[in-house]
Amino acid sequence: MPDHDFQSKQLKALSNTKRLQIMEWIIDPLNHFEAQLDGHLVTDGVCIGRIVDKVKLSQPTVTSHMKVLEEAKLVTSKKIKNWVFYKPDPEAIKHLFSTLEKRLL
Amino acid sequence: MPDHDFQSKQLKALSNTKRLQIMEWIIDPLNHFEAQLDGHLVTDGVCIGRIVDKVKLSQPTVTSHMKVLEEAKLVTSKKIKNWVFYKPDPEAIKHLFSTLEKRLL
DNA sequence: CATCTATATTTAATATTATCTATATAGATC
DNA sequence: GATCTATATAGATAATATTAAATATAGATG
Repeated sequence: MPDHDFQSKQLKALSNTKRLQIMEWIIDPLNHFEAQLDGHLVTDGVCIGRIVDKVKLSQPTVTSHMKVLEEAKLVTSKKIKNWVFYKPDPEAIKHLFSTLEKRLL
Repeated sequence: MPDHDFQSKQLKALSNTKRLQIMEWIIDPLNHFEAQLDGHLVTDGVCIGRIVDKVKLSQPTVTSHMKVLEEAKLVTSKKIKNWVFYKPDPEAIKHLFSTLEKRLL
């Protein structure tokens, strides 16, 4: 995919209020989620079940939102036992912003 | 409209490849358009007709895209004689980026 | 191995977006 | 004032996005 199209895809991923909200939460997870028994909030990421509880959307809807964010490479996921944890990719986010600033400022 | 919703709206406006492309062009109009007889490219903005020619979409489609950008306050428009000129709002763009960086970095 | 729990997939309904064609309108110009 | 030009609006359609209910799957646990 051409770079410009991928940037649009990343912007589209961030342009939904629910997804932007989720990104904000998982970027600063200690201030938005209780500590987890399995999986460390910062090093492993936030369990999707906790996101479902917090964002108040059905589990399939959240799964689909997280897939959009993952396909935009803004988050990565890992599975531990039965759980799936999502963690932001700060480098990808920085790269997106710096590229956009070059294009638009 | 809550701030967060407005930021989503602005991101949505930028998340379409055609609109992002148009933004890039009108931000640096001297390098993307011929000088205009009426309306100065930089001080007045770019005539929507020139955008239609360049982006290769129908005139109503471009009108609708420009309206999306204008409602997101990323551009302003002015009418001179029969023509409508669109100019980016650099402060709004900077403000969007700096706010997003605060939320996501 | 039956069951429980967490997540994914399928299906379907609804809403929104992107696009064009056709038509209207508003200002110029002849 | 008839006509030409630039832009806007209306209407139609196809594609995409958002969401939930129902179901499936994979891995844990008793």
